[in-house]
Amino acid sequence: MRIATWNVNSVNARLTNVMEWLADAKPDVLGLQEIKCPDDKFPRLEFEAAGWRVAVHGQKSYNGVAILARHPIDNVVTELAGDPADEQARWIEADIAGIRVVSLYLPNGNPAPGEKFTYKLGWMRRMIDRAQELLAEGRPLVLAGDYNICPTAADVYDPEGWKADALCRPESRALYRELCHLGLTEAFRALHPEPGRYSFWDYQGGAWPRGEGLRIDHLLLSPQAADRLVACDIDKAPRGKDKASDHTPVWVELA
Amino acid sequence: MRIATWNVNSVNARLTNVMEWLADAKPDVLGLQEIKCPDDKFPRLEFEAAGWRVAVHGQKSYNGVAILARHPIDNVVTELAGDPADEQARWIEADIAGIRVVSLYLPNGNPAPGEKFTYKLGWMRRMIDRAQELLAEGRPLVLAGDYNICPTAADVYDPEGWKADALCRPESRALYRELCHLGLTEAFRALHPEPGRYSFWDYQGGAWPRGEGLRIDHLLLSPQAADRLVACDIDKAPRGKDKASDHTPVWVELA
DNA sequence: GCGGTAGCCG
DNA sequence: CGGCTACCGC
Repeated sequence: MRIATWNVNSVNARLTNVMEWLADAKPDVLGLQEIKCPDDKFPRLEFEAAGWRVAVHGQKSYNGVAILARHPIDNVVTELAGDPADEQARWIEADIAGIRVVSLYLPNGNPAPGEKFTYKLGWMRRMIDRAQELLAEGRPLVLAGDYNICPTAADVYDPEGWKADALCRPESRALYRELCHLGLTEAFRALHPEPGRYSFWDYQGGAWPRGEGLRIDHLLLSPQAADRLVACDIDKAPRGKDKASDHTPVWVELA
Repeated sequence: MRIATWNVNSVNARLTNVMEWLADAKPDVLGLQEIKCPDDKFPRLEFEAAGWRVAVHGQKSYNGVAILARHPIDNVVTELAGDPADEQARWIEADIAGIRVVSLYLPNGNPAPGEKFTYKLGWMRRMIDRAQELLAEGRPLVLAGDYNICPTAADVYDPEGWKADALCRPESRALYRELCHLGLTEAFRALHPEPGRYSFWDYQGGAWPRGEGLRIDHLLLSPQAADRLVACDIDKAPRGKDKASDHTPVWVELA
């Protein structure tokens, strides 16, 4: 069972790249983030024609998450509880082949401090609450997405330069650790101790050719999922293609 | 000596298509219209690297004309006399291999009647004056460009539907005939009596797949050029390519 | 830099 | 519909 996550930075602009990657990498599930379209503009028919089940929580222009799966998708939840005023489409959960899968797009939070950083921290607090509920169910759970957090200095090409950024600030990292300490295992780091492995390279300033990346896309596993973890990796190939997203897919293999 | 004209609808958006057509069709001269960029944004180096001499009269966002040539380009004139207040870049003339070549972008004139239609008719009056001067020189002259005029009903897919349009109105056609009657030969019609041959198909409403076109791109020849006319045609191929301009090239072969 | 948006234009 | 101008977000 292979579950992947990819911030595609517009699913419509990236449709060819996503289709190619699905055909090559053959995941069972792909969580998408930043689809940047409302539900009715999501290329559902194209994915369904290629054999994918689709669950979408879209929004015009910004944000938007979705799940593609080879297996049926059940019990879809498209809101992160805790703030009825929150209009941003950043969360979708569903049951797929006995696993609770979440595709999430955690707020960026810049500039920090500020209103957006406050929103980020509040959103993380709500996520912690929801993760606790889901963990209490005792089932396999995979929280996959763009966390907009570099967990440690090993996940940033220039830790000094980035230490004031909302992706690296101690408040962000502390809440991320609090989340993990609920009993979640971050799959990539559990299997790969080496620093300098990234999942995002900014479009600006030639970050990709310079190798200046960040590791902000993660898969967090409940104990019942972590017990089945056999592999996890970052597939850098899509970032080097034409018309690439600024993020590249990360995937886990569960036995 | 092959001289062509092409409204490219942004030379930068069309660079690949233009380069391909130059390599395939091998004209000696190409007049471009609607380059939609100021001189310093014109892809001069790319054309020069491919062996082309370049003369440009650009403008930000709208209009803009240019001439590419295999031979040296001399005595460039970039204004159409008669209205010092006219800021629109629609005219460029130059000597190339003994021929006076003009690349022109005649105003569209819609909606008619109105300010824009008045500007169109005034511009045509100025063009007639300049053509008379150039004809008086007694040299080969080629006035190539987007005339935004369908000379007759044979040049419109739906003459009834278009009769009130600035491209077909009697005032536009009368001034066009006045221009021709100075002693200019419209090359395509001189060699091709058949109706239904077009050089433009609107992006909107699927005009290209429906075959709903207009013939508005013309090459007018002085007697000294017309005497050398051996062929003229419309090359529809570029209109069918990916990222096509809404116009397609028209060319003449002079002995 | 590269996505999205809107309005202007032909 | 597909260029352009702009701005917004990351």
